[in-house]
Amino acid sequence: MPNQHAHPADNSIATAKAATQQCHSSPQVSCGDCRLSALCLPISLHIDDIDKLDRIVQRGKPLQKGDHLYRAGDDFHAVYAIRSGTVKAVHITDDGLEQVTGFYLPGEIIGMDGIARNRYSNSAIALETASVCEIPFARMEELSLKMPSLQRHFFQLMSKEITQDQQLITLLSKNSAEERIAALLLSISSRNHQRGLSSTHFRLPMSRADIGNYLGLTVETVSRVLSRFQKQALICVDKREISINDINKLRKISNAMSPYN
Amino acid sequence: MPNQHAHPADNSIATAKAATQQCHSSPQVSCGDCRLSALCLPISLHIDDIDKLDRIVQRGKPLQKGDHLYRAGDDFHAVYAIRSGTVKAVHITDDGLEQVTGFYLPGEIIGMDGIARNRYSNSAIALETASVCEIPFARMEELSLKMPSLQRHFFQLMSKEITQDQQLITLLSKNSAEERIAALLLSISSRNHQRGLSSTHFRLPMSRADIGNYLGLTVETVSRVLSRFQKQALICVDKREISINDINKLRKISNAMSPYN
DNA sequence: CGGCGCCTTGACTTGCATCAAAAGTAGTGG
DNA sequence: CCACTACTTTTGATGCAAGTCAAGGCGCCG
Repeated sequence: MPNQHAHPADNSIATAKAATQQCHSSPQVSCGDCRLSALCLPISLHIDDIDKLDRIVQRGKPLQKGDHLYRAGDDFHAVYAIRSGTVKAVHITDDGLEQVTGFYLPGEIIGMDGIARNRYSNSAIALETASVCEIPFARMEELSLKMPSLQRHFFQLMSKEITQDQQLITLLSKNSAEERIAALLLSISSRNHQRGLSSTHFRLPMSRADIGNYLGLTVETVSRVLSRFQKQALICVDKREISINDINKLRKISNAMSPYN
Repeated sequence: MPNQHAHPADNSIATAKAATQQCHSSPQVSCGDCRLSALCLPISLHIDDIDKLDRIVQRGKPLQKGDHLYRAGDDFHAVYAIRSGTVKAVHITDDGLEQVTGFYLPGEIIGMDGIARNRYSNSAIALETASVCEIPFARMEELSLKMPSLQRHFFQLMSKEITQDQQLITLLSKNSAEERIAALLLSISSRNHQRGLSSTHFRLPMSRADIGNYLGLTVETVSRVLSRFQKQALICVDKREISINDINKLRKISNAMSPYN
């Protein structure tokens, strides 16, 4: 059993120092104009409705690497759409270990675990400079009562989170180290692709330790498997830069996780 | 890596043969009078609202052991409240293996994975004679637009499913066989307790194979661990009957999964 | 009675964790 | 710009928990 203790960079929530140099979209852009709206908004939303939604969203909260977006146990009041950068969700176990339960890329929504108990059950930590849009949940709920497509969208987002978690469960309980890592690489690849980025060349936003933690493996195993993949010429690894050379073979190895996400 | 192939008892959806002999609550009882309403309904629901909800719920669908409630890939149209008996949710992987992603006891809701893609991503299979209430989702959605507390309740149910899945993820990726099995026993114990049943003596509704599948272990390991627990006088095992003798030591072993559920 | 699931137990194997050490990278400050 | 510290990643050697293979027991039903 891995034994990776938590050493959170204990900075508190980001000050208003700008993260804009890395942020492609201006922090002022409205939901209607956001490049990512196709991912985080219901497609069917009428233009007037987008305006209404726009008015409740707090745009452009900047985070530095290691900053907490929220902490497990904090009162729940909002979910967050990632605008740029990457955020990880970690569950803290009773005995103080961290379990990474997900990585959230631009266009994805984090924080829905908090709804059940009105308090976040995970902590969310930026893996790199990031900015997020805060969506106050109470106001979102109200708005949902008037906008059926928004309500439906939220139900769908949450359901998607459930199916993703269940895929991870399957991965953890049935698959070998190689299969897990292949699946993660493919997942990142296809999520990049969805946002119009390269699906074959990208930079991993997370450390080997985070990958291992997420996949239930040790750092050493992650490193060894990546080396092995490289030796087989499936991928090229240069620190955190990854090039996928033989995506089909990688798919065959992973043997899991559906083509989308 | 375990390699448990699927041999589903391939009966189709239950015919109207009564399951009532095992079903404590009469199939005709309304939501307002149901013993389980505290578990599956929002507490704050006004009596008139319960009536409205009551009108859309299809009560008492009976299932025999091995029957499918729905199958992965079926069009999604409803979620189901378990009324009596036990149902498992299984995810079928690309290579045809089953992964059990949850066990659903009376008062719990199954089927929310289907919302995301408008099609069930899991199959639901009765582990014993069971009856369920069907909640047509489209009508539930409509009703939610008029009843804020119902909308909220559904958000909470889904969020709860998310946090539970994340606990399972943690269990699978960080815990030993003994820890996993202790956690499952405690989970069942406390869910029984919530419904007013004994928390120390109960019958496991699922086979060793299902337990192993759910927890990412082989049948042999499940059996060995249960024997070991019995030798240490933590529990008594007689086939599927379980008595918990030392719940505190069991908690110390499990080292995970919060006291509730 | 005989056959079929389900469960248990034992002997052996193996994939990944653990332990250890060193090389590579990044950040800080003199 | 280099020296110093601290972290991340890689690689190797070794051990163990859980998987695999195999055999036998128990309960159930036709």
